[in-house]
Amino acid sequence: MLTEREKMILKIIVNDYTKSGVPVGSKALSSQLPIHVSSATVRNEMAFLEEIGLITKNHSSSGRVPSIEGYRYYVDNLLNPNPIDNSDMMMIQNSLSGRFRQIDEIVQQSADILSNLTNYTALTLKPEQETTPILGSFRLVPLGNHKVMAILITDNDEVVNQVFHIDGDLGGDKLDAVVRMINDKLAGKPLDEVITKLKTEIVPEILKYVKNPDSLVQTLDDVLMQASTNQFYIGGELNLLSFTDNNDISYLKPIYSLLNDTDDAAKFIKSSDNSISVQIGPELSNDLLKDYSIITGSYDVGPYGKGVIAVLGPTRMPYSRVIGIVDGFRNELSKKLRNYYDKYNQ
Amino acid sequence: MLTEREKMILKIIVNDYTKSGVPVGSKALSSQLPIHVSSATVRNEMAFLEEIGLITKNHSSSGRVPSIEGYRYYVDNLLNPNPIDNSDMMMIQNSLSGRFRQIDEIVQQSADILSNLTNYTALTLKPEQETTPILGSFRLVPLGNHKVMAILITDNDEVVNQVFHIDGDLGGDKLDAVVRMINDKLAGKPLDEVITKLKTEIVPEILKYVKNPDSLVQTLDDVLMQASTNQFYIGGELNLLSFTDNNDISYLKPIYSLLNDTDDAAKFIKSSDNSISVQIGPELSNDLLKDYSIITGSYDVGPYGKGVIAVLGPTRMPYSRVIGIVDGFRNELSKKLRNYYDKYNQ
DNA sequence: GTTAGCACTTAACACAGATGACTGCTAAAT
DNA sequence: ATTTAGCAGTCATCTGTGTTAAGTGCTAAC
Repeated sequence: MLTEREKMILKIIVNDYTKSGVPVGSKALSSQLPIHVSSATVRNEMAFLEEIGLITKNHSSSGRVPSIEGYRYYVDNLLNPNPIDNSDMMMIQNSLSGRFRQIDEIVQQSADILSNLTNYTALTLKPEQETTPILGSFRLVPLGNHKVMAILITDNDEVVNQVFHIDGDLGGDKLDAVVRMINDKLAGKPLDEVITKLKTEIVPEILKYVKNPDSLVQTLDDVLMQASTNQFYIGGELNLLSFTDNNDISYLKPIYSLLNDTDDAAKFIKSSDNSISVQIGPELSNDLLKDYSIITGSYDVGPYGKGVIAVLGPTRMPYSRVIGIVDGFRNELSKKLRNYYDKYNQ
Repeated sequence: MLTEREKMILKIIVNDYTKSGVPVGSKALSSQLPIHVSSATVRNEMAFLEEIGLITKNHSSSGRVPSIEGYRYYVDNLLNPNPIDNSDMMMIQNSLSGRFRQIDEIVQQSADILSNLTNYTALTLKPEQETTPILGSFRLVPLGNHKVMAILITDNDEVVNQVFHIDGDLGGDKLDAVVRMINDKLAGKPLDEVITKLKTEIVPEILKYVKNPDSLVQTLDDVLMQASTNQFYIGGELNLLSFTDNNDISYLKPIYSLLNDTDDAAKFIKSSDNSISVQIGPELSNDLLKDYSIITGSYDVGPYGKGVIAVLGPTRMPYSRVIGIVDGFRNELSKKLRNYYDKYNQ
């Protein structure tokens, strides 16, 4: 347990360092303390904080820098989140007030706004129910010229479609029969179950109607996969440049591909509980991200599930400011999406 | 008109400089010349080449560097394109041999391959006919729960779709009536004409069937716009980093947004004639690109139109190598796409 | 027309102090 | 038992200087 004065000192070190990026020394620190103590006293305290591992220094005569443990302590105990700026809030509301054609557009746009506000990289994940989505229905729409569009609708109102080509002539009535068969067998079932049943139960049935079902089956599989993997979006990828010390492309490329891999990236931002969570450097269990922190916040769209927004920045980021922004944003986004769903889905 | 020796010297300067990035001096140059002359002679020739503006130097005692005019002369008169590497060709054929769901995927993948081969940034444009595409037909598919999908099919087999929401209850028969009306009036007409007629002729008609047609009309407009703007793809955006001297983010950001603006970027790569064209630095009529060159090559898919592939690199890029790659690639891509169309559209 | 030779220019590099912002420690003051 | 002043020591950063190497232009001889 730290004394009040030690806490104050740690807090100032983190605040200063995240703002300026310059290691903070005893003299500058003592002048910022609300109580009057000499720099020598501060030095003694700093020696103690270093001993218990909350701060370190780069070389023997440099100022102090928070360690990972120091950031953690700060985030858990010392930080009071700045409420979001009024102008930032205006900007959010403004950007979210346009006409959107689908949920995806809102979530994607959110990533862009969030990265603009923070000047970091932002990740956003669509709302999802806790349980796997359920197949609403399938459609097959003949488009002429051997083309058919497969459409899949889930119970949480996601629509996925894909066009495929079919050999030979396939009348609309035959397609209808296939659709009826599939819906009879699969509608109302969770998607993961549908995926497995597709191969075991459906393929043999399809063979009764269609001679060469490869492209049809492959398409069904594609849309199912698409509907059941969680879509997420990135905004401000370029900002990585500005806060990565090592401006070397060979260092950045793997990070970019990490971010662009749906499964990998979702892992980092999914584990968020109900509100805001902060993961710092090595806590992220990926060596590439050891100098980065991720702040995630979940947003709640009631019966339509929960989504996640996240900011990826350097470990030395102004946590209270960013947390304030993420918190303000997730509330606003919840509101916006509830509205959106309510408007169209009752 | 340059003498043969002057041409040789200019050629070596360009070759050397594009390879090494280091200004080339008289001594190194003389040792590379096939005829034996001393460095002093080379210096005299270089002074002349500088006088007529084909080369410059960075400071009074540095080696020579090609000027924009020098590159232009080289590209027009001196360059003999390297035929594409066998291994590169293998890599292209390999990457294009997978299963693709649509043309767009192939064109997108092409941008990635091309950027990998060159280590520069690649842009690709879908094949397009010379004339504006013609509206094949419209569909409106009710998906239940107030959702309707609008589908547009053009004569060059492009399919565009979008889901929208509709207030109140709209029976399938009413939708069918709207669709029939639209197709009667507009099918077979070029898209630009369709776009203007939509507002003048169609909206009043729609009002007969639908009370609140806003979202429907807006959606029709959206899909029409989407079908008539040329889609293009970018590969290897990150590579910009590695060949931009000024590694400053404030310098790169506008270039990225330039590239991501469909209209702007398409302008640079569309003007290509039948084969390969090279645009160097200031010739690109955009100050942001004054240190870059673009090599475009068009590919031909017979009756389905022509597309463009392009490589964006630094003005000092190894033109003969890149031109060889672009040329090899466009041939391969033509073949692949002809196959693709033939297979599905007869 | 070509070449050798020479004086001159410049970027790049390395090295040596000087500077300044720190720290840790000690001994005196509170 | 804290707190403080004072001081020696450390280290990154900056500045100035000399050196090197590559390259040029010019001139006079070939």
